[in-house]
Amino acid sequence: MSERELLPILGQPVRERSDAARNRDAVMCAAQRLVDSCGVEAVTMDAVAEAAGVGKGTVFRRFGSRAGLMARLLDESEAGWQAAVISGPPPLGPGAPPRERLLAFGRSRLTSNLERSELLIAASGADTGRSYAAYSFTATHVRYLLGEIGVRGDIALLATALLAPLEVPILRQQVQVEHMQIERILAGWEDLVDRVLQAP
Amino acid sequence: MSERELLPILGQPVRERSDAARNRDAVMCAAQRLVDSCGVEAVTMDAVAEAAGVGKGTVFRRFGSRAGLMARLLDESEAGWQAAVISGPPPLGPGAPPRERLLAFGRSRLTSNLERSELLIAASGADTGRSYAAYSFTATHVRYLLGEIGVRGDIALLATALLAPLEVPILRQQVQVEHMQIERILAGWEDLVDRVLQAP
DNA sequence: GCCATAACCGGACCGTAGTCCGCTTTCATT
DNA sequence: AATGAAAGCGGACTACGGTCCGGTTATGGC
Repeated sequence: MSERELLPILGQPVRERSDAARNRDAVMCAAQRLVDSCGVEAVTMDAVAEAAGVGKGTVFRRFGSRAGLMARLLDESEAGWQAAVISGPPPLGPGAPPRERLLAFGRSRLTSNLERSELLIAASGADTGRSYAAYSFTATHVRYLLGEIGVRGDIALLATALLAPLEVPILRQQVQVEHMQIERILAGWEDLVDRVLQAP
Repeated sequence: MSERELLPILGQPVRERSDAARNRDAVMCAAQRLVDSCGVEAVTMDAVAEAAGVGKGTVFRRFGSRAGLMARLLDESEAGWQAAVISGPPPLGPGAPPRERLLAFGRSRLTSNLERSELLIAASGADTGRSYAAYSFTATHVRYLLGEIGVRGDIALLATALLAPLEVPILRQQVQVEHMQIERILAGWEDLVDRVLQAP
């Protein structure tokens, strides 16, 4: 929550003003508190502003939109997950064979997407590019693993084919409407990986 | 637009009142006209109500929400597409071998999803179950084709794996952000089908 | 320490989705 | 045709996301 926002202007980074930083932290903390206590859906921007002790305009200036604010909250937990992928223990982190890492990735992504599904939905449509950054990381990682495994074909599209069934709307459909068990969905995804990996 | 809504109550269908039917048609026609002339995003519920010559409350009573109204508009074109799948000429319709039908299905679904992406996005979240009906049809059809082909495995999950990359948010990401060509996406999907079909 | 300036703040304001309730219309029954 | 009541109607009302602009404050240069 204490990250400094740097705006590169003609190569000269400009430090965020101190009052702006203070307000940003206050807003993020207040938003997190409200989300924890009331649930994502029930949190209004007016409530966040009041809880943070700032004006509504300040919240919108810093985060652009409700989706943008939620995306920022998401980043907090996303960062930890990304760290686990980049430098955590195997099989999710480096050290295990790429196929094992891919399977661990799917398992982890599926459960974490389901856990944070409300926040992910609320954050979708954030045009600030933050939300896209999170997706971009997973796509890059899966492409890298597919490359390491030596899969033939259009790597970018195969990565999308593996990531698409892990998207929140699809998981919610399976779990809440079709009442599928998580274990079954996971087994299906691993089966999909097997089919994608075996070259013709 | 002249469909009669039947509410089965204890087995006794109740006919929709004539003024309700008239207003429903007026609202659907007005909404379609506004969408055609202004684009989906610019259409407000107030504008629809005024163009239809009814009160706002009437629109919300009949369609539940903006998403519900858009889902109904979608149903109009969806019906034609479903008819083509069920009884149209091969390879999309019956008569061709199931693998050919599946490939034709993907091609058709991909292009139609992209064409109607604005309406699909506006209709998503319609809890009226109408939107789910459209998804359910495609899932059932793909499961049927996979069964005909004789694929081994969890048919329901394999169908989801094939349908997920055709969802609008993913296609938009590929086309608008990553600037992929439609032809490339389509080729990737057909490659995915090949990998899924070949049993180990 | 003082000043100029650019960034920031805040709350009044707007547009739109969705709700509510008293009034009206339809229609089955007689 | 008269009637009772259920279904429908409509527009005023609320809640929330998002914008705007006059006033305020931090900051870097002197």
